Amino acid sequence: MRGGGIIACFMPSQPHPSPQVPAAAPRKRVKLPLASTDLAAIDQVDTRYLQTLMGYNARRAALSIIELFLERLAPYGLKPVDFSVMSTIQHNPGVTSRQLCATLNLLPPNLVGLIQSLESRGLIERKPHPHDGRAVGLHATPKGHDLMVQAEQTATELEIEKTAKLTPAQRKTLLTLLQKIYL
Amino acid sequence: MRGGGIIACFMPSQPHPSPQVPAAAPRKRVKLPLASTDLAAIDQVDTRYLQTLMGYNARRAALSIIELFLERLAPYGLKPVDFSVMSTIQHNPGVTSRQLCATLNLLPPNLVGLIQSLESRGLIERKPHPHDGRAVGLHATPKGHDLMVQAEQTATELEIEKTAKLTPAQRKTLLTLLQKIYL
DNA sequence: TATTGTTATACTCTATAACTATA
DNA sequence: TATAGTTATAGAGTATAACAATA
Repeated sequence: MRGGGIIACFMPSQPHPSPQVPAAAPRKRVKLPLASTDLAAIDQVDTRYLQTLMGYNARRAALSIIELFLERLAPYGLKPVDFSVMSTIQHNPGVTSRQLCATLNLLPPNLVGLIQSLESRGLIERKPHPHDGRAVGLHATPKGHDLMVQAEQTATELEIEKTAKLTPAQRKTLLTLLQKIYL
Repeated sequence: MRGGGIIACFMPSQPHPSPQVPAAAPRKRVKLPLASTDLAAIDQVDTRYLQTLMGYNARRAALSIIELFLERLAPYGLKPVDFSVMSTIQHNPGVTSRQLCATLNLLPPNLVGLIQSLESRGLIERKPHPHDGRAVGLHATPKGHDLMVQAEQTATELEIEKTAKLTPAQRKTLLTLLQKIYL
């Protein structure tokens, strides 16, 4: 099988204070003095092991951003997948469904409805492919183009907000290091 | 509403070569010389804009790791959520469902079946909470403990494999920077 | 024969409302 | 009244098989 989108997750969490992660993290678990049996109450939950996992941290960070993304992009009627597809079409006029699937790791059946929706909203047009009768080239309409100019700006702004604790240099480093994992 | 798990995504993609991201990325889009109309074929899909988004990169990296995680942890019968829950119970004996939900950002109704499954597999035990009759403390059984020792080692190994292009220092930097986003 | 796009469908994950029992 | 845990269920996301049209 081709690798479609994977959903499973390490689970993100709610907003925490912001401990600056000292060299030696303080013991977080507190046991009440009870009998010898392991019947105790947990005060703070210790997640230090999970925090050593890149998958856990990457997902938590991604979901933290996506949470705000959903909120800010809702006025455009775009969820992350719609946004990624529209953006890719915008920057690659004439791109085919097959290419979108390969690039964004979507499965063809799942892209069909998405494309139809974008088309019925007048955001994209389907034109015949120059030299492949099977394929269809996707193009952003002027309306779709204008929407994406706004949407991309909103997305970029939101991301800068979410990465406010990072210096520009750290932000660039982070992007580069993440790409070393998946590219 | 409380913030439950968020699924929406920027969509990951298939394994790519590994361009070392030069200072000025080369133009990737190629248009065939056709009429003045925008009817052209795309050779390489340009994803440079999406790659400037932290959410996109973080999610792509996370899914790249999770893909291998699913494969390697399948023998243990653990998916990422199960793993996170078991690991948190393992490191926090007596933790309650409510605490798990808050920590891992799960919604209570979705945790119920998961806990029941782990219990029926003999991996965890439910004991009365020391001073709250409503709550139930969760504890790993010896069987669950042993399973998680193995599972965590497998997970750690897999992660090292997936981050092989990073130096240990870069890996640590990446973890720290990601935590600056979601903590 | 292989590929593009599509249909139909099953499966998993996530979210919402409402209930119980304890506090 | 508020909280921990539960039930039932709806909704979104993802995956698989099979088909028609074109290469």
